[in-house]
Amino acid sequence: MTNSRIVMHIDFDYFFAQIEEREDPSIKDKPVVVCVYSGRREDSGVVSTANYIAREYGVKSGMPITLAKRKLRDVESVFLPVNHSLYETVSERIMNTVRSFADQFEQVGIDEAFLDVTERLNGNFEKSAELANAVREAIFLKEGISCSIGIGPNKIVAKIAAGRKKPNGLTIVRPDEVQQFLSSLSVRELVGVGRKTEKVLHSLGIRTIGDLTDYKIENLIEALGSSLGTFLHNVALGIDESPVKEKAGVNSISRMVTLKEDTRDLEMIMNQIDRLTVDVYSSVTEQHLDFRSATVLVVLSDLRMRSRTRTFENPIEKLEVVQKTTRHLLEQVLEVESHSFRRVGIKLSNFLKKQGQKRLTDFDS
DNA sequence: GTATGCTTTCGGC
DNA sequence: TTACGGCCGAAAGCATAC
Repeated sequence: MTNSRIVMHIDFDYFFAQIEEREDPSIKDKPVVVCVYSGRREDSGVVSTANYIAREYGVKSGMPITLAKRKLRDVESVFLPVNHSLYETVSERIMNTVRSFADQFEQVGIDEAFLDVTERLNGNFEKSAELANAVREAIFLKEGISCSIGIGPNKIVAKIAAGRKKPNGLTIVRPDEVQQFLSSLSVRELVGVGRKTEKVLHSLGIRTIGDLTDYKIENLIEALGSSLGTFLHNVALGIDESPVKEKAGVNSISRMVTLKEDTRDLEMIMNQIDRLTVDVYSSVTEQHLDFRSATVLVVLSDLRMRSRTRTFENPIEKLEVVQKTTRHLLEQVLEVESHSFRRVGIKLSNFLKKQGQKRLTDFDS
């Protein structure tokens, strides 16, 4: 018995493609590639997910559909368009099953979740494998979907563990194994370490999480600031106190489309922007959210991305105000950018916090 | 100088 | 040889407040 938490991370295997296999089992022994078709021309678009047979041929998420077809040209394979509403429905049902196994539950995206199971295991790590297998069995019996599970004393370790053995894997990292487990991993594996932070760490001779343990916390803070420096120092020691907690709600809602062809024609683009604005505005309104910010997103002909945001002091209420704002933001992007536009999108964000939440501006100087 | 929040870009799925 | 979505939160960079 220890006083350590027991945290589980669940990751549904090749989720979209696995659901398609379940819908039509006759495709299971072939490569299955789930695609987002942009509609621009036949086969333009990218791969969303592929099953493991397709992955053996080098097919990966984010790859152009045409390239995936080339890799699979010699083998009978199945290309399907994404059916997002189906995946949402299945995800919701699985999440409800998973939630019933947790003291605390936190969904991450459509196919991942954290469970704090400390209490129901009385803090006994040795019983965690049994519980993990019970969860996997419940999901498989109810929904026919396999998943991979990682277990550790905190979220960071559980998440990394879940990625070690896939598909249908289980990886348990006991408290006394944490530092050994983390030490050889790249610092890049950690949430909080992006490209720039990785570069700073490399300049200090730090490449792995193990390398971090040789560094004094003061030096990490000096190089990276107190927040990130303290975080990394703790992680290297296997410490992560972030709780498993249901998220309050989304931070933003956005819609994006690929234009029929690259263009800088204001009216042509405005047409799409207006449609997207109505669409995203109704979605936000249906969810009874108040928002203060509107953003225009643009992908240029060379696939670089640009955006412009306007934030109001008070919630935006009228659709006409959003439309006027997004039109203006679009004109701004057109002005500063000479390339033509390939895709455009709208994002609404800065949702108002519900009453009773701690105020962010409580100074005591 | 450091903390905080906003804007823009990056990157995972 | 090229090829190329849609959504989200995280990361990075900057401005401002203390």
